[in-house]
Amino acid sequence: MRTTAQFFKALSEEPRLRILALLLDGELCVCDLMAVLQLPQSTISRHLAYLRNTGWVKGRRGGVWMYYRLAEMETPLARELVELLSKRLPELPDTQQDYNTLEDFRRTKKKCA
Amino acid sequence: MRTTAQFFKALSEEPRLRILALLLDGELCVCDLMAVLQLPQSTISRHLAYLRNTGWVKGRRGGVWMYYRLAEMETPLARELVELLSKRLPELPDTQQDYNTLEDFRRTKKKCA
DNA sequence: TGCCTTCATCCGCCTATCCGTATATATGTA
DNA sequence: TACATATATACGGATAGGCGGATGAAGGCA
Repeated sequence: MRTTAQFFKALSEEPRLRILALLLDGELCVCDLMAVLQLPQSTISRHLAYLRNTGWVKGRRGGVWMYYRLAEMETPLARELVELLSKRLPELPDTQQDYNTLEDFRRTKKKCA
Repeated sequence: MRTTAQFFKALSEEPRLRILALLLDGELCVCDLMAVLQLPQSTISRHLAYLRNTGWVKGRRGGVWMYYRLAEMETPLARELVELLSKRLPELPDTQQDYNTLEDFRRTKKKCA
């Protein structure tokens, strides 16, 4: 039960929820997330570490970049929760705005190969 | 989004998650929860206040007692989350133990009319 | 090797929120 | 009214975890 609570705690901070909503759509690197969330790199990395430690995301190194994606969930509760988030988070205005920002960023490709 | 995060934060502490799991089954009063969680009355009341303020539960006064139950959720995400919890929390060993404790307490009816 | 970029971690500061004790409030009863 | 019970809240100490800036480590490239 402590584990379950810990698992939900990952969703209890706005930046982490935004990160997860973005990752629902697919793999992203840290600088993508920086561009969308407009937060310092250390803040993004710290939240990613939290999400990693609670089993929400997995990182993959690709050269200099770290690509993060949702992890494969291990319990029915977790799997169904991800399913629920996939269905409902994209409906939220804040999520949609983040999706748009990401799309813009990718189109203009300022940095971050 | 901040609201959504706040909403999940209610689930991020073990005592609150246990309270919610118990309330999935129906209305309970504070002293029922004290008996099951084995925590001081002020701690239980504080968590109930948190759950009230985040829209998870509603209280009803019945004489000296306050009866708490799950609130009717207002968003699809919240409704489906409750549905998910109803299905999956009772599977957890910790939840089952709390259910048993509650049943024992009710059978022996030490206090708490 | 030396330098640049990306990301992780360390640091100090600060707020939120935990906890339990003690106190206040509300209701019921004599 | 006086008292008992059930619950809520106020208080103070402890701690988790938020933040951003500085630093460290890893990979790519000249």
